[in-house]
Amino acid sequence: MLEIRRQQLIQATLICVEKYGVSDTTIIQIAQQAGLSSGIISHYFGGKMGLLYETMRDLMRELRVTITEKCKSEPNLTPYRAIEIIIDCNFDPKIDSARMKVWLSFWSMSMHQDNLNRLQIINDSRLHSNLLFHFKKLLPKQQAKNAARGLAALIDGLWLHGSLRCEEFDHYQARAITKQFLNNLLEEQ
Amino acid sequence: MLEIRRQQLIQATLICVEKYGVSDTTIIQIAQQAGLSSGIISHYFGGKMGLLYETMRDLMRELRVTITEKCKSEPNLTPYRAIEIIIDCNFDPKIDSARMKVWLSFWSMSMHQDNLNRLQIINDSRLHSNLLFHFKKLLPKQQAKNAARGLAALIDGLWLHGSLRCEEFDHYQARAITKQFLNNLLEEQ
Amino acid sequence: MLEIRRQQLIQATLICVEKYGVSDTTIIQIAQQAGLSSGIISHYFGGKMGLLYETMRDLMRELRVTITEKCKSEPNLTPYRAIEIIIDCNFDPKIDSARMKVWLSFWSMSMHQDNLNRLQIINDSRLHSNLLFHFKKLLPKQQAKNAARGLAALIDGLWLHGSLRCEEFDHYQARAITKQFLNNLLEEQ
Amino acid sequence: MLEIRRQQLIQATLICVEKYGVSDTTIIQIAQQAGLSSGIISHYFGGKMGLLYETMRDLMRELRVTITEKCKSEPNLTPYRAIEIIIDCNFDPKIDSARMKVWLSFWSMSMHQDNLNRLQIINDSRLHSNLLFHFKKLLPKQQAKNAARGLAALIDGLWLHGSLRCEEFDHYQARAITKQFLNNLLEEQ
DNA sequence: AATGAATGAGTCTTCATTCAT
DNA sequence: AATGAATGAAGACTCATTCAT
Repeated sequence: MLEIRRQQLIQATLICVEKYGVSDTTIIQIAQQAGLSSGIISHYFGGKMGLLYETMRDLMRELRVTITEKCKSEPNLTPYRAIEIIIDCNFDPKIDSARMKVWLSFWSMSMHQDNLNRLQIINDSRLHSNLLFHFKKLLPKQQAKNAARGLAALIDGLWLHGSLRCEEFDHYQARAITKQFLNNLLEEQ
Repeated sequence: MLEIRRQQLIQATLICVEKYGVSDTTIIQIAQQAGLSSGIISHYFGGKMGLLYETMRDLMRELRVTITEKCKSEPNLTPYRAIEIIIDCNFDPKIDSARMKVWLSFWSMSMHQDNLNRLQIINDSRLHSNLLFHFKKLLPKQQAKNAARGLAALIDGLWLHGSLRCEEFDHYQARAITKQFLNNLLEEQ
Repeated sequence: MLEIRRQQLIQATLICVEKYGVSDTTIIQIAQQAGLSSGIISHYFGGKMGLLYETMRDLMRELRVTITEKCKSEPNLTPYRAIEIIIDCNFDPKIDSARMKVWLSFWSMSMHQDNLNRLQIINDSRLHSNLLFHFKKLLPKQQAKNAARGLAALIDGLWLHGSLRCEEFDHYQARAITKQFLNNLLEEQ
Repeated sequence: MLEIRRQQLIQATLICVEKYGVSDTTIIQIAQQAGLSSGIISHYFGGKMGLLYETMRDLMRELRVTITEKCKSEPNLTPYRAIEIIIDCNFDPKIDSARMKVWLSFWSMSMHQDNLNRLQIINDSRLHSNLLFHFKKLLPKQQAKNAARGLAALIDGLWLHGSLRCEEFDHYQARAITKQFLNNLLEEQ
């Protein structure tokens, strides 16, 4: 039961946060969206913050798992291909701008909520060290550092801008821009 | 009096939003920070949202003015130099990460607040068309478009990541990464 | 539960409005009077105005039902008797001056509150057309109109004056005055 | 100066109370309407309540003076004619329904404001004893009492109903109804 | 004599949390 | 395991009053 309810409520949270923003979402809205009662949230998550925390964790895990599995599925993985997979997964067409709106809502919240901040930093570090690991095989150390920092920033920056504009997010333009950034970095050599 | 109070309250808002985040900032906190009473906010700004709106506008104007003045001060302004100025001003050491935290708080809020959203889009468009204008003189149209989109994203993405990490933001690394991105784009040719 | 709470809160509203007047009554006073918390009012009535609206509706319904039932209980109802019942019910000794104070408070408020105004007009029209219906059987049309208008005014005017004076309202004098008015109108013929 | 300002502010109060109702009228609105500053009200009237009190007094005096002067202007004043004058002045076409709205606003307020209540009662008593004085010359004591009570109620009741309906108040119908009431009372004999 | 900037107490409203069932 | 009624603390906003000029 626990796992079913957890998933129901996390899904409902994603929908509500996308619609109303994280601080204008009430637990009653979430409960209604999930077709459950409001009391259930405290029961399973100890409170609103607990639910938000778990939702954010879920969001992060989802992307991480997608990347990990894609990497595992390719037997002869070059560093270049690994980075390419990270880019492709970040701009996977199944990630809609709704999802990104939620992400940014949490991002903003995590600036002032210690527990979310920790989560964010762990996730960010993991992505960063992952990128750095691959770049180090392709570039000198200092250049690799900048490359990792820049690529991560470019990806999130594109989403940031995309989630603001009302138009549909252009996943392919985003991929093109990011890969060009990547290629240029490597061709410098 | 009006202008003095406006500035006092906007400054206080910046400080509070940086400390507590935009939705955890109360008008009483802002008033106390400004050394004034809470009623004054409705008196001068018509309400909390009015103050937030004007604060965001102020933040945007500040950057815009800095860029414009710097450009005007250079007589023989090449397209390349113009873009460089935009980068330098965006990563001006006098912009601290506090300022950027505020920016992101507003960014997040503007996803669900129509008036802030309009403001954000106007500002975003202005920067984008400015960049595009310069890039078009240096690159073919499609490449110029991607370049403008990418550069704007990279700048904000670097701030996004910087405002999350607790460490001091490294303005010079940010400039270096962004300028390398710029140079690589132009050297492609 | 809903119906119990509704009645509790409407009763409490009547008591508070009688004591303090409609615009000096706070929802905290009402809640305390009802032995409940203030939040409950928004929960059941959507806000203070919703509660006032329903209270006024209740007040009107009460009188209307009393009249209707009394009329139904009399098999051979002449027009004269019907009018007499309306008078008697309006000055029923169980209507105390407290009740009338509330009525007037709402009356005054309804001059500037559209929703209350609509309610008032509907109620007023209903009484007026009811009276007119009966008078038309007893008098020529123009006289019937004046009679209906006059009788309704006399009834409310007597309450108006009664609710201001501190002394106990004299229901029997009011009835006497009104019935004399009625009889005189009919004897003119 | 005092008298000029007093009149300015009382006039402004009448206009605002008619527009917004007595409890939704702010002193700033009144001051603006009078083209003066808000501080002036405390200066001349000691506060909002002081201004409301004086405005109500003014309203009452106005009617009283009109009646008194009209009576004085007629040399051979019969009791019947005196009562007729009271009716005519109460339904003088120069009294618009706006004026009556204000009257009722004050009436309602005076149910819970002791100083206004005293004022109201004094005024009411004065009218009542005036009517009674004349009726006693035309009717036996008990009938005279009822007549005075009834006539006063009918007048205010007609205004009460008139101020609620949106249509223009029909002064002539009101006079007709009231005079018929009067004549019927006297013809009973 | 007159202003109007500033105050802050008082109100309504919202909403996460609790808890009896 | 689940509900949802009820709470009450906290926030935004209003506005009569004050007071320095």
